[in-house]
Amino acid sequence: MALLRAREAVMARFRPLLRDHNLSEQQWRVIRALEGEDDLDITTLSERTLLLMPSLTRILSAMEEAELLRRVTDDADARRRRVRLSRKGRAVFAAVSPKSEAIYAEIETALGGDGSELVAALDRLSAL
Amino acid sequence: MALLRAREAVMARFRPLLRDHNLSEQQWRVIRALEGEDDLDITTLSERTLLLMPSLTRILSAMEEAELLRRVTDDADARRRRVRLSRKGRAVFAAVSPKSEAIYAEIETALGGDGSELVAALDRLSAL
DNA sequence: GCTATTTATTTAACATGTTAAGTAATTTCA
DNA sequence: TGAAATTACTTAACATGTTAAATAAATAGC
Repeated sequence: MALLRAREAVMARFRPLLRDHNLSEQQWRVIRALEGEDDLDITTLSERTLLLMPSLTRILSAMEEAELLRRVTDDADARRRRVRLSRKGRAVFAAVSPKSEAIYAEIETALGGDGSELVAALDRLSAL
Repeated sequence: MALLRAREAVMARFRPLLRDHNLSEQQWRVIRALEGEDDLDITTLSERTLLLMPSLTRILSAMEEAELLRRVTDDADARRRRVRLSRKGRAVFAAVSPKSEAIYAEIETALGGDGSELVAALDRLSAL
């Protein structure tokens, strides 16, 4: 419950920003995972965004519809589909990212400096 | 993301137990919130379980169907509905609770003792 | 080379999350 | 008092979470 409440408290700060850009929480995670990558296959994207594949299938369809990204079949293995951000997707990242970073910075200072220690503790928990 | 991953790691340990008793994560939260209370109105239950009211409406309907609890209209204010565990609901709590406590204890020791410090940090985050 | 198995993704079905609108009971205040 | 506003909960609609099954391509082993 403490984890749920904490996540809710954090996300409450990001929601207005995402809403301004018509992004769901999940779509923003996809964009962040793809930024800086040439492209990614969907399994990798699933791991990095913590989205299950069936959810991801639907979310990617919607994002492709919105022209934030494209899906193409892998040359070497036709089972795999690779996803890459479109120009528009990169533009959205560029618009949202600095504000997102600012919010993280706010939280960090409000926490009294050591958010990184909290993250480390959370990572230890995840690693069990 | 660290919060999501951590919560996922924790819940992964509880899922087999809940599955054995045919409980969803959310149903177990409802049972825990009701245990030890005479009854609760749905708004209070919503706050304590971190479930939004529309979700709660559906979950309570299913739990009422499964005879884990009952909903009755409040005597003093007919807008309010009060929820209380049935005998069966209390029996489920009694069966699951000790195992749940054991899992928490496992996690605590695996964390090297001070899970309480992590919880305190999470609570600070929630309180911002 | 061909069949069986495995792998990557999608589809399906149903529960839950989320926002908005609806309904009914209570409160407010002229 | 009685109409307007508020409160508590439900319904509706659609996105996402979750498990299982389906599909299609690749690989393994004979």
